[in-house]
Amino acid sequence: MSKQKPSLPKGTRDFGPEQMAKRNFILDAIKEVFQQFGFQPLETPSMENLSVLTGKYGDEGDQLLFKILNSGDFLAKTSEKDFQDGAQRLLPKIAEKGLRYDLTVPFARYVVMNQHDITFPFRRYQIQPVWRADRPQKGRYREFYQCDADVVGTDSLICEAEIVLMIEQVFQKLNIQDYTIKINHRKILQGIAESIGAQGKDDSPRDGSPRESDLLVALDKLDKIGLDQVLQELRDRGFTEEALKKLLPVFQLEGDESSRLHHARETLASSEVGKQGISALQQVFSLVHDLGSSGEKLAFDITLARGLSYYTGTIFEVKVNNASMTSSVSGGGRYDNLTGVFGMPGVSGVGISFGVDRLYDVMEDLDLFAKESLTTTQVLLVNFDAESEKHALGLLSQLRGAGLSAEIYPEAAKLKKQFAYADKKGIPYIVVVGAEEIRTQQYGLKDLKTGTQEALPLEAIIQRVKQ
RNA sequence: GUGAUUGUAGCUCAGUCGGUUAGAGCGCUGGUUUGUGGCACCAGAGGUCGUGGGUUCGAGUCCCAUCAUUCACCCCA
Repeated sequence: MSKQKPSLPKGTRDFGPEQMAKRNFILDAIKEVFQQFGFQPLETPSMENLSVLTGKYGDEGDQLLFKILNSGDFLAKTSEKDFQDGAQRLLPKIAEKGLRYDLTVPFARYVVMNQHDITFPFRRYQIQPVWRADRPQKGRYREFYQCDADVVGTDSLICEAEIVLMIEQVFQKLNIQDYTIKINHRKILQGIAESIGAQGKDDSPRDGSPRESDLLVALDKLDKIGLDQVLQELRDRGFTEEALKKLLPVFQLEGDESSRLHHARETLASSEVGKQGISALQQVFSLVHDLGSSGEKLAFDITLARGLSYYTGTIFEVKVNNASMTSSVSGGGRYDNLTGVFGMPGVSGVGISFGVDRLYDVMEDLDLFAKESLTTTQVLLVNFDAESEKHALGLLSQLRGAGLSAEIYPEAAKLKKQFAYADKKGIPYIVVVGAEEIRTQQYGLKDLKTGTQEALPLEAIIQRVKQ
């Protein structure tokens, strides 16, 4: 007899029937839109070889990977020396697999492994859980679902524009109205970095001069900590006052989207990459309009950076404005060379990822779920005694045969209990099958909502429940 | 990894200055009704006060440790 209390690993959750109904509502909306835009489903294993996962998400990301201990004697290949060398060195000898961290890298692996069978441009969507070993907090879980749609094998900006359309349509289906699709371009950020002298490449050794990533990390916090603190952080990271002065106009863009893009172009006039980025965004805006969207949710945000290092072109992030949750519910962007690390260069891709769990939290917060989304049994057959049960079983299969979802109370419990069961489970109709009903073939159909009950033959009951 | 926060019934929580038998609401079980749910009324079950140590005549309450939780930072969906 163990008296231990059961518990769940940190950052994981159960989803009961009620939550599943709501989650499926979100999932179905996303899936429908993905399919409508011609994306095809893909699933990959929960675990990948660590060689596939490590090094793709930066140092921080590697730390957040869940590693899977080798089966059997996982110490078999280790020596005393390995332990002394520390965790870093020991790890590859005791773990060769890990849980997937996102869906994009496994997708890249899939593309490379199946490159000869895939017809490009390839559109796939993928809805599966991913795992991250960071500390859970509001809107952050260790196991959560991502819903990704990516197009690989083309660098057409139509794909970017379609992503905007898909976001709009998903949010429309979910009835989320007050949201913003922030958009920016990595080349714009690169242009800014160049013009203020943050030339250091992220993979080059630190030499004291500020890197592009230093700029991005600080810039990304603007709406969170404000301009002054961003500038301070940049100073701390080694930017000169002169550089900050050059940066200032970037924060002072005004007007509508097209005039802000225009101003940004002037500010970045000295940078060729910067201008390329601006042009790309201008085209995306134009294509969004061509696709029939007003683009009113789309906002050019020059401070949007996004962490994942593999983005190289357009980047997106979606936030719901009137929700208590401030973190993004969706994000994505273009990556030029994701498959390059797996030996397949020159494949450009662009993708979007919806965070179902955060969408769920936001919708719960804004009370956007329909009241009666719970799917349940339509008819409960009451169980009186052996004779009633035998007869009711026949009725049960006829009800099911007629396309209704029906169940019989599995034991001859007190009627009070059986009715309370139906009530709690939200079953709208009860059919009472007692001796009298069996004799007359007229069964008592009770509508639990109105409380009325009438004697009807089976055919009539089926009609009534079906309405 | 850093800084806070909270652990009391199945759930949400109260518990005063340390005081003798630890409470409420909801839920659960039974009854008012042996062929009828919700509503109402009545009754009942349910606690090692996270765990371990300490202070004290006396600890749910104070101190230390530990585990867990939640939130924030970092980073991210």
